[in-house]
Amino acid sequence: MTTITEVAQHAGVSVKTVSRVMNNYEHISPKTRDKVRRAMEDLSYAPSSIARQMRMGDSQSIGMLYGDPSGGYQSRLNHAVLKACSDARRYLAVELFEESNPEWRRQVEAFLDRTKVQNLILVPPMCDSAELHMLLQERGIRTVLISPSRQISGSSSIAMDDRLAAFEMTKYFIDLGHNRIGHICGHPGHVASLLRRQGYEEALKNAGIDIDEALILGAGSFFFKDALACAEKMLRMEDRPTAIFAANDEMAAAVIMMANRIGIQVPEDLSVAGFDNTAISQTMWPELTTVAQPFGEIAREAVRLVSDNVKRDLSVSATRVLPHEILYRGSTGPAPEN
Amino acid sequence: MTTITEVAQHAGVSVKTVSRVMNNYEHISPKTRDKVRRAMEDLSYAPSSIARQMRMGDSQSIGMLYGDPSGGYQSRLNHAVLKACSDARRYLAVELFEESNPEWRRQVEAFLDRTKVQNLILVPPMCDSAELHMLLQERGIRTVLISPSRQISGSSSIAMDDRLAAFEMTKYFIDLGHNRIGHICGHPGHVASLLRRQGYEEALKNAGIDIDEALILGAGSFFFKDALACAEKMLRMEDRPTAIFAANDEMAAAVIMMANRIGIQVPEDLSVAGFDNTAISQTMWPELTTVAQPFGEIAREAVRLVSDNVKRDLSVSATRVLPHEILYRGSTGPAPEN
DNA sequence: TTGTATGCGTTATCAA
DNA sequence: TTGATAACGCATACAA
Repeated sequence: MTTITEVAQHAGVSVKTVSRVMNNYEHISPKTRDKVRRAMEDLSYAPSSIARQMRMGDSQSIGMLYGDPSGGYQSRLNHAVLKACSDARRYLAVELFEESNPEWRRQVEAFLDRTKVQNLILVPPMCDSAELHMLLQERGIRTVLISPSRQISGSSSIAMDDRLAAFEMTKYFIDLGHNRIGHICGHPGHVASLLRRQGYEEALKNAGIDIDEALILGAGSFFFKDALACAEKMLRMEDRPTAIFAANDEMAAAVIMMANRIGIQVPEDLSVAGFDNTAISQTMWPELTTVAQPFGEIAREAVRLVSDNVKRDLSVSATRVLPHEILYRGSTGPAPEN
Repeated sequence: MTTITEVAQHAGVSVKTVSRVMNNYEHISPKTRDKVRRAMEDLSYAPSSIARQMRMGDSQSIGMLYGDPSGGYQSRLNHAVLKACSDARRYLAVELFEESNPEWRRQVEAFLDRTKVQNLILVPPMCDSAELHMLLQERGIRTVLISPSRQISGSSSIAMDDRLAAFEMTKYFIDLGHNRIGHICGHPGHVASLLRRQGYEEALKNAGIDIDEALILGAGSFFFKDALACAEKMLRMEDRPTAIFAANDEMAAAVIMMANRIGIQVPEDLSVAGFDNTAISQTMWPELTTVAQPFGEIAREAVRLVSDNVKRDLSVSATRVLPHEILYRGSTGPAPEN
């Protein structure tokens, strides 16, 4: 293993100078800088993060509080962040967080003490807990939020354009000839539910289709189980929709499952689309047309922002919106002739 | 933060003595030991793992190589290990591993260099790669294997009893009055497929039911997609089975999906059971009867074995078998009258 | 603009 | 059985 001392000797300078180059110090002559850079390359030098942490006192690890991993969204996001950290050569310390647990404060504090992380990535629904933010602010922990329901002053956040994606998906249905299009809303507490519904409604309005409140049902959550009842209700309607756009993949799966049970063919009699592109969208048949969350990009950006956080002015909070993609698969097709 | 020096002063001994007590040194008088222990308690001293790593050169982190996380099994296992490490206050460094990637050697070596981990947890299918084990052995990396297809000398392993679980599940079908019971096998390269099939066949023999080779189909993988064809073939048989036991949940999901499409009622006309208790088993309707892998216990045991590894004699390799549970849910019922 | 010397908290060497 | 002191690799106060 190469050390800073060896680099210094190889470059014919002092260790301090090497340190300066590594940390992008201001006052340094270009000549010395190049010399040092070359020496680092020659010796394929990599600074020891351990020693650095030792000296600096704080951990360089990134922390993440994550929720119930049984949901496909959490699961994909966790893996994406794990991979992004790995690629960025950063450690990730994770802790399961349940706000329903009355001990959560103590748990989070223990996590912080143990890991000494200064930077946290927060995903839904944790990123919307006011109490959690208070606690973190008290302790001076910086946070990066993924798809929060509202901005938190001092925290950067990353999101996709839920409204636009829902608009596009609905428009796709309309272009296929559908005009009775149902929507199953997700958890009312999360802004994504609202935005997706807005996108859906705007697309209808835009096409001159009247909004039929009977075709908009709220499951009260993002869960498969809760969506089953909505699906049954909608599919047993006298004049049932020819297409249903669910606010996430698990709920779309519930629609397909119910349609199959009732004997409605997908996509011949009914088109179904979801949102998120989680695992379940490909473990059904036909496969689900859905909106692909840019999980990889979101995670990479989060890690990048965490790294920037150190230098960033905390009074400013940036928000990045990342592009999504619509995946056209087998669960959608032209509206039935009638 | 309390340091070792403060503890030494408080106890009236040298730092080295405190260090000795912490690391359970042999030659130390019980009196001094107690004195130091008390001092550590009084000051609620916790040794700095950073400084320790700095001194020792190696990382205390546990490493894990994981495969394609889109499968429910990998996903659950990853989370379980993450949680177990967190509970045991150990860091986990993870890396995505794909043996199909021709660069995998370099990738693993880079991971090892970067993280300096000495202990690795290996899950299927990585735990069965002879080449990977060679590489790790060369570098002196100790491993703990989860559900490997074969033992590796010097590595501990943890597994559940696949054969027994499959036996029990099949017996459950028989007790429900089924006598035409189909089986969909998983990836032939993994021993779990074989064991599950053996358990299935033994239960049949045990009940005096002849084994009908036509009712045993191999999907060639553990994937939903590949199981669809098997399911269709089996369900379109003239004398189709009244129950199907699939070697994992995703394949069971394919059976249910296909049954619904064909118009076969589950569980009235057809009982279906899976294996693993992954997320998909509860995002279908009816919910899937399945074998619950003891993910949590497996992960905890793995972390425990990794911690023991340091002291363990590497010429001995232990294997732990952990108890499973069968979850009876809505997808199974009595055999149809007829 | 650059270099020297010191310390972060721990373990190891060697001597007592 | 114990203790003084040197390392581990890096960053910084201070000096030049």
